[in-house]
Amino acid sequence: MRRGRKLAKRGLQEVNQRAVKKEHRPEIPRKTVYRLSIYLRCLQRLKSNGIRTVSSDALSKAAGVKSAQLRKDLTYFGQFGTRGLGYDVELLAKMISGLLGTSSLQPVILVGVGNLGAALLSYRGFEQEGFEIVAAFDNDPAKLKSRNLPKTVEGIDKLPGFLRATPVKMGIIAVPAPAAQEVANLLVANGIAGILNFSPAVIQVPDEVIVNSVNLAIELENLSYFVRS
Amino acid sequence: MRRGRKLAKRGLQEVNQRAVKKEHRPEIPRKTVYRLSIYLRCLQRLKSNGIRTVSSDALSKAAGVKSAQLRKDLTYFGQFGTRGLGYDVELLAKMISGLLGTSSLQPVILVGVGNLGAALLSYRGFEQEGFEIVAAFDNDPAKLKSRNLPKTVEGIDKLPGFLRATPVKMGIIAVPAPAAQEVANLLVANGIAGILNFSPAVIQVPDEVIVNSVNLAIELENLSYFVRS
DNA sequence: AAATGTGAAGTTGTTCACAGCT
DNA sequence: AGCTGTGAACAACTTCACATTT
Repeated sequence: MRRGRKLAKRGLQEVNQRAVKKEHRPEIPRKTVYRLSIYLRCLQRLKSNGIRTVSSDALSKAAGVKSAQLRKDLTYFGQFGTRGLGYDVELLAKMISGLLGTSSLQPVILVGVGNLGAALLSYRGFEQEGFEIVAAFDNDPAKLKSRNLPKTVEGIDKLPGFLRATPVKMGIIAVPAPAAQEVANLLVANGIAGILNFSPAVIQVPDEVIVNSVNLAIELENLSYFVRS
Repeated sequence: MRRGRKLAKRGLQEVNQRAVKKEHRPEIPRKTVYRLSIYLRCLQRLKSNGIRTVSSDALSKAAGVKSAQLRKDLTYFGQFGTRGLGYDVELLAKMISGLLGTSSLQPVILVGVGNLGAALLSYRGFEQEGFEIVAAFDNDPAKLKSRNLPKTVEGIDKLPGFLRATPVKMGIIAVPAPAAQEVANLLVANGIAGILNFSPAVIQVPDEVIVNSVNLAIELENLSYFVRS
């Protein structure tokens, strides 16, 4: 069975799925794409230290992987190294951020402005990494006037109108579990193609939509299991 | 090479490692342990709906996995089902939370009380799921008086003393990248065995310490890659 | 009849080891 | 001499399919 179409929810649940085959894009293991982000961060650090060239061995050590894996990861996308020499730091960084789509600022919307959502709104890290939360929605925008948030928060009913005016592809769900599926449906109905789900719910979406889930409790439970002696 | 000792940083980087072999505990795939958490949540929902018995088929659908996988995951730990009938919801939930160590409230400490750290402190979700942040540390506890946090925040210099008095096994790192490694060293030196790392840095720890990393920017970058058409 | 538990087969992901370039 | 790129070997994980139990 030549999979690739199959795909739906990604994240904790199904970590080993492969990417939906897009027209001209090869089928890349999901983990490879994750590691690309790590390589990019290491490269940025090297660059800011004035280092211009790096071997797969050195870079892989910084990233915490084996050198063969780094090389294999990169060759999914082409050949970027020079034998005997290594990789050009700046060039490789450019190519990775191009692939990841972070060479330009990416707009994202946020739904659910409770503790976690509010923190995400205030989080400076995003813009630094190429993402901007361009709008936030909650079912009770009034109660939010009080907190001093950097962005205004709209009622969830404003979401469809907003997305019609401003096409955005990615959305963050930070609502309580019982509301998560409903919000996901709303996002998908309004053209969102990728969802970052912070709710503890497993959400169902059409195959062509991608969900990454981050569940804090699960991460702690996982630690808890391995920590016990 | 009979691995199992090998292990160190877990999380995005090395998702496919196996558990350190503990005395009487079998070697369980890491992903299985993640799924256990998901099963547990589904079971809790079933239980609160008054359902007493569930088949692997029904439970696996709720969890978003194949039924064979659910059964295989469970049999790493024993036989809990009744052929022809299925699993007892309450019993299975008890056994999983026992395994995960969440049948009793687990203490956790937090280092770094910026935007994200403050949100984690205020996050009610944790206690609900069996974890309690028993202490929070920052290198500038003064500036935090202003925010109304549910817990007091101590200077980072108080950390060793605290851990000597109150042994805690798990710690959350929510400091900026440049400080992450230093904080990790401090935690490890003071007996922390499992670290949940929210900083964007790759941190190095001894083999016997476990690190799970959650990196928001990486999750978004990953979505970004798959969303592009 | 229904549903588990599990060997065996299949699939995906990682590492080795070396040919081949610079 | 050094380091990349990669086929082949290996290891881990998933799924199938069915014997087994209630």
